[in-house]
Amino acid sequence: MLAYSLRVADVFKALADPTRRAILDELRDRDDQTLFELCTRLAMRHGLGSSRQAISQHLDVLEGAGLVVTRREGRYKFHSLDTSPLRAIIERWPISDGR
Amino acid sequence: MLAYSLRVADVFKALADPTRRAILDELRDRDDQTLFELCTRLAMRHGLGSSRQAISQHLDVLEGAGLVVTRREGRYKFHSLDTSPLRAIIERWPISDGR
DNA sequence: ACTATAGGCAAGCATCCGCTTGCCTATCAA
DNA sequence: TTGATAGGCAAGCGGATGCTTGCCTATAGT
Repeated sequence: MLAYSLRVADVFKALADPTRRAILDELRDRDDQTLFELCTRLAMRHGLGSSRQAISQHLDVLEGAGLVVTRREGRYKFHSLDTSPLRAIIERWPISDGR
Repeated sequence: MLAYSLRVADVFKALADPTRRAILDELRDRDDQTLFELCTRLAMRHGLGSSRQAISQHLDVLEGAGLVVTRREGRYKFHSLDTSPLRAIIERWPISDGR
């Protein structure tokens, strides 16, 4: 319960940065990407010029929030999107219908 | 379109702060609260010891993000919750069902 | 008119955060 | 074994941010 609450704060903090949101967009369009894949595709399709280290740190934050899950394979580390932590948001403040 | 994108960034930034999330919780439980009402109720029910000015600044951020709407009446300013900006979140990253 | 209440404005400060920089480890190919 | 590739660790810097402090405006009550 407490750990869950801490996790919730991490989710909101993770979503607060535009580069991290672009990473989530990129992973939504293509799953199982490595760090370098993400770097190049973010530069190509999202106009981001962030360095490898910057993206790596962002991925750490996203993974800590549970929004990104990873899978090791040799020297590669594949990253995928997990949107389930977002459920807490809409359950916390139910979205008023209409308008 | 551009203004909309800027608004989205404001929503995420607004949600990043725990005090602002507590304000949203409070407004979800009781609508049409004044600044002083919020201050006292946040202290009572959420254990927050923030000053009036701090809460006022948080309300400005929330209003700028469209998450809080206000209504003037004499020297009172009533604050209410508007969850509709949250819709953009779940539309952007559809929540995977199950587990 | 005077006082109290509800709220606003703006400067200063301490902390946090994203990014860079430099170096290191691990896996694979030649 | 040597070199190249994929990724990790950690210190430092500059800008953003939450909060305080002090003062100001406006509305309501007596």
